[in-house]
Amino acid sequence: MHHWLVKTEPDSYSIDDLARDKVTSWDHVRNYQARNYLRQMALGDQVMIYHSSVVPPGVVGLASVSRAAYPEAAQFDRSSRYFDPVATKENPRWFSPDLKFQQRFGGVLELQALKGHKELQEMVLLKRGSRLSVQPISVEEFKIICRLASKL
DNA sequence: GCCAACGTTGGC
DNA sequence: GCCAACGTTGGC
Repeated sequence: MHHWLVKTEPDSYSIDDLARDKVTSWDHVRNYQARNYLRQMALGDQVMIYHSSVVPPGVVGLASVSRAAYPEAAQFDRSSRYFDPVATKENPRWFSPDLKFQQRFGGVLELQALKGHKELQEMVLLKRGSRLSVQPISVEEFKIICRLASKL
């Protein structure tokens, strides 16, 4: 089993939206490296949900992969801002897995708190200039973050 | 709103 | 294949 962290802007889609929907297709990702990670997600993988572009930014809860990545719908939809003229049904370019809500933390485990943690310094999230919206995290990092979150 | 960092595009 | 220009991300 692998562990991941995905970013979302809560104004667009928040952990509360996920809690309401129970399951959602993690779509609209338009970055090749992030897409490649989405395609690596396997059933049952654990996913941390991170709220970005908000004050304070931070990890807000957990989800799990309930369906491995499949061709994303918006790339074929002419009316969508995520329409991709190059993508075809035979040769789709973008993929999304289904994520299932697991839990919302008691608060926001703030980016600032993660930065202060020695064992988390290797996280992609904390790397200088990192903008990747889908990232692998180690099982150790996952456990530490869960432990910190349990104190919120 | 600013801006550093990064990714993509497209002319050559 | 280079690289300048442009667009986006995301913390602050």
